[in-house]
Amino acid sequence: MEFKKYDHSKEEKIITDYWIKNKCFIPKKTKSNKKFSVVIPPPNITGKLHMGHALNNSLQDVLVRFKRMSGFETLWQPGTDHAGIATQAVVEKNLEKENLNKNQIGRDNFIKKIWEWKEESGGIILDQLKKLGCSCDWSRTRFTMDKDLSKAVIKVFVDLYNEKLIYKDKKLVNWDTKLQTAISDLEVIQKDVQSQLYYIDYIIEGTEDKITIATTRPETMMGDTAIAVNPKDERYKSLIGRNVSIPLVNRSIKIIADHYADPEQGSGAVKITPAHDFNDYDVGKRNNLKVINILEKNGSINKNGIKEFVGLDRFEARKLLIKKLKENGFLVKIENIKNKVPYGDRSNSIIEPLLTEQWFVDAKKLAKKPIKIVQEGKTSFFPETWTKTFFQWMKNIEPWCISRQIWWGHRIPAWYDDKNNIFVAENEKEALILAKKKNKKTLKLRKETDVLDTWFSSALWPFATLGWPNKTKELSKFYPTSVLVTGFDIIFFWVARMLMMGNYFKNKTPFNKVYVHALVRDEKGQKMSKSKGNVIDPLELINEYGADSLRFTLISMASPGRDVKLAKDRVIGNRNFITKIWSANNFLQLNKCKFDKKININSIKLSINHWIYNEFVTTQNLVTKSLEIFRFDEAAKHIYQFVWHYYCDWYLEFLKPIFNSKNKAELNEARLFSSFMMSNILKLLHPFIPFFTETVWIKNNYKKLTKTNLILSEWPEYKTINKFKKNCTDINDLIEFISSIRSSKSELKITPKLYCDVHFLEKSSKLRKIIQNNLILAKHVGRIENILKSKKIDNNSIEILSQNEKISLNFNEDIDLVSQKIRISQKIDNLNKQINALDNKLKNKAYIKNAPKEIVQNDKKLLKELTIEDSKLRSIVSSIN
RNA sequence: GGGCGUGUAGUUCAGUGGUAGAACGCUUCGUUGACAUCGAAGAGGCCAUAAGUUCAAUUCUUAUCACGCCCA
Repeated sequence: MEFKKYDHSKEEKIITDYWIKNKCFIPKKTKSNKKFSVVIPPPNITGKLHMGHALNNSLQDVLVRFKRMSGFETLWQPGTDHAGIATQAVVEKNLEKENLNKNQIGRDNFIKKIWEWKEESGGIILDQLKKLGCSCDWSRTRFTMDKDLSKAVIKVFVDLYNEKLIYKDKKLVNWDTKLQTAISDLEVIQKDVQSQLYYIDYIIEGTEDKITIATTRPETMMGDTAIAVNPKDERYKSLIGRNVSIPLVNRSIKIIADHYADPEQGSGAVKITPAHDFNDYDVGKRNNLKVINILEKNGSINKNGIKEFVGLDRFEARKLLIKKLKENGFLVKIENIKNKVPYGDRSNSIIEPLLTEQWFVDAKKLAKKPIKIVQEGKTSFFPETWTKTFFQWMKNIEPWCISRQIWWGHRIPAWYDDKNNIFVAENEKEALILAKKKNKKTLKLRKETDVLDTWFSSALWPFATLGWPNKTKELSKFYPTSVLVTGFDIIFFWVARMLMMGNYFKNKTPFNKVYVHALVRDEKGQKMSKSKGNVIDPLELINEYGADSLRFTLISMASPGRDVKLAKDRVIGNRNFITKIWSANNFLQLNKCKFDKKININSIKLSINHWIYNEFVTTQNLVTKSLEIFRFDEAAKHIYQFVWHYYCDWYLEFLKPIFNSKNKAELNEARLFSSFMMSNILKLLHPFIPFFTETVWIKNNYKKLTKTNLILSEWPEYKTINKFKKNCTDINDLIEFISSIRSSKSELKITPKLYCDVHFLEKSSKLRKIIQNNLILAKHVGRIENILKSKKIDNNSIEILSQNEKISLNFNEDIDLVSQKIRISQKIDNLNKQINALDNKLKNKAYIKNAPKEIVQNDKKLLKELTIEDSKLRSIVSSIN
């Protein structure tokens, strides 16, 4: 009979459709009434599946499938976020191709275009998640710009405004001159760059003296309103209060004393430009300085700058200014330095601090509850070390700038009257009522044009997706969610903010646990990036090796606190693992193995079945335990080890002689139980490699037998059976015995095929009984011809030790006994090193006194055994001559 | 500068206060009726360095060195 190869690309498609058609991903009530829920970190609608997604979602799916099988009513809530800036950029680019820009078509039309684009391309990543096998309840897919989610956003904004937790303020913000919007602190990346530090002379008025300052951004001189020196700096003490003239600008500014000036830095004197530097802004506030803004929103010099510079881009202006300073003798020197420069994470352009009016969330107040919640352990991080990172940020949190000067997003529900009074309300009608109340008359209102930061809506994700502010069934069932699985890079962006909003609006923490996974890197440990060209596309791997292979690889490499270094070889290795199971299953089919639902484990008789059963239960417990404590890597290793090295390497090998035997009862039991074990292996493996296991489940007719598909079957919770234990140790001894025969053959360069006779040289014999009890297994797998009592030693035989019993193996050909003698002698040497070490240890009185009794006992026992082994090996060596 | 993390086999990584493990790679042998995407047997480690605690340290503590990340 021939069996086809496993064709992942064909089967994965079939199985996905099958699961969705049968509504397997939709939560179902269970007997236990236990609930488990996870919200997906919503991928961006412009996104394509990358390795980070693949890891993140594989881990979630493992948990979800595991819990679903364990009798929990399970919801995995999927969806996407609208990614304000990124999405707008994509659609603007498309417009460019038609030689249009958004201003030409207007806000409403532009938004229409974005929706059109979203309908067409915004779901790609969700389809890719389906390819990965994610068992999200796709019927509940949400989008942050959906009507009901938008309703939640508006309500949250209005409520927070009314509670004075949201306010409008004129402040320095991070301004992206390319995108022409404010961004939050978190969206600014500080990059190390090679820069120049310019030393510039300012002339002290009424004298010939000058004071030298150092700056990396000389063009901001045009907005200088003071020079600061440290009050303790002796060099400058006498100058405090004097006026200096800004070179070329010729504006007069004061030298002030402020501790911000660091005597060690540069010349010790710093120019202060409150409109263009966060630190200077504070200095300005302390010293009542004027704030002169010299930049337009696109980064060019405005009319506050030197006349001939107006309209020049800031970097052009810098070049020109330096040239002029040099020509006029103000430039002292230029130093090459390394410093940090802020870049926008989306635009990759240099961020300018700019004085603008923006909306802010009072994050400091909102952070209080989450800090407490985490301190109390109501939300806990895994690995725990992230708690520190979380606190560090939360306790030093700054106001969160939530307004963005773009079009795509939730428009801020604020209206202005002609005197710029602000009315925040859920809709215009209510804003009008507020306005009327204030102004005692009806007037026209102007709606705020800014939209909200995308993360503002994402912060509501755990409850808004469940229907909030409506009181839905889902909300009461699945909130708080059980666990959030996420990358550490968005702890601040997302986790912290969800904790703020969830605890504020639901008065309950949004998730009990946060599992933080690491980055996926390339095999050399480098971050994957397009510019380096080391990006591995998960979809390519899925096409080539199957989603299951990729999943198993990522999952088994997800050790806590360590990056995943992904190499193709690992994926291939795990593909091989799947093939191995496929082939083992074919072997069962070939031997007509079929299990019966009414199987009575207690009545199983074959020792080999006892052994595999108890080994399985051990593995099952380890896998369950590991998954419960998020040790995905360990779980994967345990099941891999069991399937390959227990079930395939030994169990199936031991079954072969039984399949060929004429003992009907044994044959039937072997067929029944091997298949039963396979069904349980498929269960344990299902969360890791769902497509493959469900395919085999169906092909084996297990669905018919058990009346359930695998995804909804029950997680194995078997108990080890004590009366099986004797046979378990016997089989383990048998394995050891067979292994030592094989080793000996290999050492003697005897072909493994060759059969041998086994002579027992000692009376004992525990081992002998074991072999007698499992005779056909031992004979077949160990390739033993006869088992004899007689003592026969000649040129064809060697003596070996197994279970500390001396045995002679007799072959049909001459044996190189000299090499055998050398080998055993080496063994004796090693043994004696160990014996000596143990002996010394046991002679140490302090050790005997202080060490726990079991440890000492164990050592004594070990010493005894090793001594026996030693003497027997010595006798073997001496007999060789 | 502040904080966090990591140094264990050739590589990627588990692990433990008392015999150091896996996967991949490597070496030798093997196409025996599931599987060469395979099997069998093996080689390979002063567990980064130094000091301390302890009867006992790869494991705990401290310092040093190297690398990585986050925040200023």
